[in-house]
Amino acid sequence: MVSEKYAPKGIEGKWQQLWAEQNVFKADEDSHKPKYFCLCMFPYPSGNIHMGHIRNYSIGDIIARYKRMKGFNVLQPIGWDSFGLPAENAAIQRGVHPREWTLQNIAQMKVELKSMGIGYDWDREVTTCLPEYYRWEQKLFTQFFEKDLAYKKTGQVNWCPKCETVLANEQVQEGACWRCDSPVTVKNLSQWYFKITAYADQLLSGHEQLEKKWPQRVLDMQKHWIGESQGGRIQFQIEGSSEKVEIFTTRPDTLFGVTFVTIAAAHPLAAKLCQAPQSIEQLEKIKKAVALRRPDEEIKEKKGFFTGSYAIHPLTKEKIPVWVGDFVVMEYGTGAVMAVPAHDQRDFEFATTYQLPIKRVIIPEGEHSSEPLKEAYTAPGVLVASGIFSGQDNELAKGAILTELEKKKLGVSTIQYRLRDWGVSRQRFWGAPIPIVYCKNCGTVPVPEKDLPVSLPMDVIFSGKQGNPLEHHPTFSKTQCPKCQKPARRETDTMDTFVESSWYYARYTDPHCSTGPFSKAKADYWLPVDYYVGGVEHACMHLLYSRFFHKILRDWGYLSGDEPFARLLTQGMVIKDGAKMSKSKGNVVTPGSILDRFGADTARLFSLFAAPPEKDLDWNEKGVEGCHRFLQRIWRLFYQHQSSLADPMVPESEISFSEKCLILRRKTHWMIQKMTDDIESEKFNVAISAAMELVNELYGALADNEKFFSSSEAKWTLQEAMRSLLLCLAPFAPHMMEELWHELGHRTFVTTAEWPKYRPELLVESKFTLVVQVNGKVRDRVEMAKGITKDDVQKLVLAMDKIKPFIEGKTLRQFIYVPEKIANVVVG
RNA sequence: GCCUGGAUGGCGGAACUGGUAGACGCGUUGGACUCAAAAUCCAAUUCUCGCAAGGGAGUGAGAGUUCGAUUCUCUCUCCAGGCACCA
Repeated sequence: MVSEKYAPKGIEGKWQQLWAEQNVFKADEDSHKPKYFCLCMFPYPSGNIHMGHIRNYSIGDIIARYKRMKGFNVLQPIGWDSFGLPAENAAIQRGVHPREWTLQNIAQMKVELKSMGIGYDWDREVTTCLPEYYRWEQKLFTQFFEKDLAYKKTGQVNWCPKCETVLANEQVQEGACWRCDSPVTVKNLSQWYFKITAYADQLLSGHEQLEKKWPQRVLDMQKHWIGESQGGRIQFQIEGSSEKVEIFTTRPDTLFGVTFVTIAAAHPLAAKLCQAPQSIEQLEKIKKAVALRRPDEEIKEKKGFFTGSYAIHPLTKEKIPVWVGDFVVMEYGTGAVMAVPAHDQRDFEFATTYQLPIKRVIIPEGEHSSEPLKEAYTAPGVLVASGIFSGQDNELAKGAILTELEKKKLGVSTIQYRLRDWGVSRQRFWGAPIPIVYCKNCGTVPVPEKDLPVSLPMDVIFSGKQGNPLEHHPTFSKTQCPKCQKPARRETDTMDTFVESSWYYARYTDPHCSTGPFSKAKADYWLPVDYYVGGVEHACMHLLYSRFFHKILRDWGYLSGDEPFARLLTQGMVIKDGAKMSKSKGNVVTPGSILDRFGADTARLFSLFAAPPEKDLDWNEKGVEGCHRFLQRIWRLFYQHQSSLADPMVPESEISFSEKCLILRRKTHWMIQKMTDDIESEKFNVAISAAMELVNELYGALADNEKFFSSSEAKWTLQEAMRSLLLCLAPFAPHMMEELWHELGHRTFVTTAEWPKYRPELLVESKFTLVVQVNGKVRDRVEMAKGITKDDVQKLVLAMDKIKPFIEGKTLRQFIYVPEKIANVVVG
């Protein structure tokens, strides 16, 4: 017997326990069913589950549960992205070791997460801060090193001179240190990089198979982030020196219009050319200004100075002055550009400011203009004053000029990417140690696999000052060279936390593997991830790094396939009162309070109903109540008709259904169709509304006649409706549906039941409503029999009482009929 | 600044390939039940003019294409996410 009141508390715990006892969510590889790997981006264990998590994991669980009911062998794992800054901050502030703080948070969040009833295979839990995980990451790092895909170069970091420590961008607030408020400076440090640019072309071409399966906006963002430009690298000899300057240009066709060369202040050549005290001063000024702004920020007034040196034009051999300019950045191309003021707006502005010559080499076809330019001419045209290339179309000249330069070994045709190599060094404690040893004799030596993991020590002092605590640890950095056994220094930098999240999805396929990151057989069975859910803020970094890792792991034989995530859903944020939930705004709603008051089913239902998944969701208490009410309405319907629902069903063929029951049955099958389609197309909010409509319809039948469901045909109709409703809502509110399913007499889980099928023949209607318009404005609606011809419709429409006044005395110009939808009378 | 999205009633949102704008939920109003309240059930609810019948306007703003535009094109405004050391 069902209790009168819907009391989620008792129900939810009970079913969660039963699911766990019977291993409902345990995934294994020896199933005859097709596999389905459903994954949500794993959480950072900050301490508490927040509404964003609830939403993320509810979305993932809908898919996982739906696919299970559709007959798939589903894997849905969970883990912890548990290295990172907050743990280290907690260590500084509270004197607790980051490991302890993190593991405590995990334990707490696990309890909260479990109370949501998400169908995780908890046996596959992965925690990235534990040595059994990061030892394999360290192994991969040594492979990056050996295959020349990890290298060291100088990189810039934010530096607080007072704390003597490196600051993350987040820790720099308006140019000052977040802890001591001192002005932040830029410091050059030797850092480790992964050569992601070597895979730039594959990361771009891989988009082909993600088309239509990933949101277009994510593909667009990645495409621009990678930023492919076709062009050439051209060498300019420095006059009276053996030095050369190599420039990158997308406009080799304008080579004859070069009137100066501009190099970045950070370019190695700049320091060499600027020896005079005055030049050095100017150079330092520009360096500082460039370091403090974003690379692509527009500069109102471009600044620069002449270095005093000249370059030799590769084809004309003219003398070209070399300038330093603040609009040239070292991060892109070669850090040097050939300036063509006549055909590039930035160069034009610079030339105007410093009164440098402007030489026009492209004119529109058929023109002979010699008027001075008011702005750069960037449209297509024909080359002039360009030696043997004069008269050529400028697009064709691009290739021709590069070919000429290639012949003379002064240039080469290339593709330049905006994407930069991935800096993975962090001067922090709470990360996976980079497994490298520096030996005076042997140089840079990777730690051999037998010595891995390089573990983080427990006896560490966190002062928040003087940089990475690992550097000051008494023994960590003191080691022996793995090659010559002589005393050597261990690398104290740790890895960017994005490295852990770049391969965790693959670890889930074999989470306890102790002979490698994972076994190939298991990875090949489960990968790719069929459905990946997470925030859109990861579009360019995490999602690009993971794709890079996947291709690396493929090339090294760890797994097969080109892409890690076959389908992607980027969900929006949870906001409250129009703003992101945050402690400082005081608008945080904790999941705990919602679970206490309404239960997990309501929380899950609301987070899917209130907004489409990809949009931001405004948390609204009243809306939560509405969803709770909806569940109560189902419960009450069930409670009030328990005896009817318990009656054994006679075969459908023995019943003749009244018109009213047929309408209800149509609604039931309409709901199944609608929910199936809407879940497939990720419109969960609309799917839920279909279930609400069916419930409304059932209540409507009772409003006309309290005893409506007492006839045998109506009982049959109600049973069909309720059974369908429980099945369709099982992924959304699994605990309650499980309870009612059990009450219907089932002794197996609704969670593992088969997803219902709708019957198309029950959806067919004989009539339709025709919308009648005059000149595109709706004037009337009328019921018509299906299959009516256009001529018959026209006759009927023109004779309609509400239509006549609008067409009287006017000429019929057109009669448009969209079958079974609309008729538009066009008069004039 | 650059890249990428978004904007629909009082609110969250719906609308198939260009074809009834506002499904569903919240809120509000009215009714039923009740001694009363809560809960529940039913009904109405884009704005505006009108006693009504009915008319007019309407999907961020402005233009355009079309018999017909929330949907397609152009221009603009505002908001959000990302910008490489938050994850």
